[in-house]
Amino acid sequence: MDRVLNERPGVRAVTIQKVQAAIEELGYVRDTAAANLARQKTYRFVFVLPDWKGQFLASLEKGISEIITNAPQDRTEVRTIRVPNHDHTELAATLAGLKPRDVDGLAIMAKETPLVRDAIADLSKRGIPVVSLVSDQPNSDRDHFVGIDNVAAGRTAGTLLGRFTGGRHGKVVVVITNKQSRDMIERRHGFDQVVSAEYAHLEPLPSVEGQEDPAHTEAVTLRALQQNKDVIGVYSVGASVQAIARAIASADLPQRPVLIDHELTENSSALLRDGVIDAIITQNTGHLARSALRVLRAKCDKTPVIKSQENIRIDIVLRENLTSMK
Amino acid sequence: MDRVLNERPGVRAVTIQKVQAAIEELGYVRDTAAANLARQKTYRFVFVLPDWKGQFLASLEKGISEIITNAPQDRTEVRTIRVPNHDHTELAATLAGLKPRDVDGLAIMAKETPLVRDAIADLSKRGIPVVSLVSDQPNSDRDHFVGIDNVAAGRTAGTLLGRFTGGRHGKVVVVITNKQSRDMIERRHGFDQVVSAEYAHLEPLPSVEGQEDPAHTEAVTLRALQQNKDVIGVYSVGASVQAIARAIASADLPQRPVLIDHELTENSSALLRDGVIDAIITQNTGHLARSALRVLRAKCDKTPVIKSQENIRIDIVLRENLTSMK
DNA sequence: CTGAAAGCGCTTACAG
DNA sequence: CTGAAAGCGCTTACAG
Repeated sequence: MDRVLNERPGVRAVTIQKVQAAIEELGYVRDTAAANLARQKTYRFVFVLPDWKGQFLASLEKGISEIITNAPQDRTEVRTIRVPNHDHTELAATLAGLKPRDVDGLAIMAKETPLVRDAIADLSKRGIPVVSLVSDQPNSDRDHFVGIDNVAAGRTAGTLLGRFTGGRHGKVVVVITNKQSRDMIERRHGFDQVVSAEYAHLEPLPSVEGQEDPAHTEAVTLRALQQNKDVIGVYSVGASVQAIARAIASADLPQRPVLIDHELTENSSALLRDGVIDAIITQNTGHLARSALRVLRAKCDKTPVIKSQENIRIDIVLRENLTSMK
Repeated sequence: MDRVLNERPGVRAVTIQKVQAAIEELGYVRDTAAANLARQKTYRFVFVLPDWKGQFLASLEKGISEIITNAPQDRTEVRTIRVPNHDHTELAATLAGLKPRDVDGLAIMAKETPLVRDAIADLSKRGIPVVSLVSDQPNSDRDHFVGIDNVAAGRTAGTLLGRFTGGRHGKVVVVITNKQSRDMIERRHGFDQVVSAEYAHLEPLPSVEGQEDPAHTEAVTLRALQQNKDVIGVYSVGASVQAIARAIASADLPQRPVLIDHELTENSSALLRDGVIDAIITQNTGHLARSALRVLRAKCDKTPVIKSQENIRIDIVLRENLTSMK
């Protein structure tokens, strides 16, 4: 029976028929807890993340490790590797070093480049399931994407900025991390869609890049703020919002701009509480981690993933519902 | 060893000491999956909900049953009882009929009345864990509340309405289900707090009651709309938003009022998509159901509840992030 | 009061 | 190719 359930080779068609008929008739549902108990196998997953120091990644990493320590019965081990994000040869080398005998699955968050795409294809060929995390790799052989629809997230930001500026005309400074990250591109795109269609009073400026460097982020933001007299809004797509807040403070604008940010962290929630940030659009890092783990396990077990369960929500946080976000 | 772990009577202090020392030393973590497997016991929980026909309750009920069918290994059975909410003698009778030998735990959503409070005290005395659901019973003996901070939810509504009306002056019609439900009272309170402190351009009117009756809701809303010339916002605290939308449509106002609603349902999401509702503040019914079940199980097992895990978020839904909410 | 056996629903070698 | 035994980490009667 086990051989049929787990689709193992060496079973005659007749037997399969018989067993499956019985399964059907009895309404059998496999008890996965018991299965895991008996099967002594442990899943070994690897998470490859960029090496920036931001709190978002720290929180994601914490989310992963908490799940593991809280459920040791799940028999899954996770290794997190932080790889420089600007140099993809190192990333590619890391991925190439992952052997099927040591690794049962990979979750990766990285810019979308040919080198990474090829490395993922290779992994896939070696039979290792791969999920992209936070920022998708849609043109690769990844098995699944764990993260939000970033176009919709950008549209949400646009709507909030449009409504919070209440019809006043003015420019919007847009600060991104870098121009190759899929999540950044998609958010900016969604933002522009909604602003041009519905909030004609807003004039978004070309994105400035923070490059994961707070000092640099502050400098380019300040410059953008000073070069444009009538800025009424700032959209922080994914850069250090503390740096942006500093730039806004030192720009000494006639009126505080509406500031919309992504990713709820300790820093951003403090700024939200203080009224510097008006709204934060975020995704729950605990959900991201859990979903990645669940999907990876499903791929290993060749079990279907339940789409609705793996849907990550786009959360909107204002000062008023901040504490409910935990 | 089992007798020590489960704090059963009839174990000598010396033995307890020895076993606990060993546990400490080995860093033992109990495998609950294996424990559940061995212990053939099933948990029998009862959910008592109001008998209105709204989609929110339907979704909550569906959430409960889905969890049960999706995880038969968890060995928990749930019976949902819908009880008329206006007559609390029937409710009290239902609760009085719950015997410890048939029921391992109760989740209840009801108005806060002395009759209910006493019935909960009684249950508690009989050793049945009780959690209040959605609307709290803070002055009762309930073991836990599963739901959002409704004051904060009301504050969120107030902020959204304040910002979306963008400084224009006008009145706000507030429609509630009834004046005894704790959740309604708290939301209205939070709403008033924030509006009076931060959005002086808004003038909220006294609440009108919909009484869980769409026709009546439509009538009272329409009357409020017509008696006040300069309504620029409507706050739907918990009544049928379809009825409210109909009232707005037939009131033929010079300008569409900003409409803020609670609870994401099929009806309300359709109205959000169509631009009739501007924002919905909601709580995930799946989370509510899961949390109630987890807490009840924890109470049965005399296991601590992990506070952060049981925190229910106040979700804000705009047209732009609607699809991500599933 | 305590030890040791049987069994929960599964999987994994191991005979046949 | 298939059946039956042993064992995963626990709990529950049942002897002692």
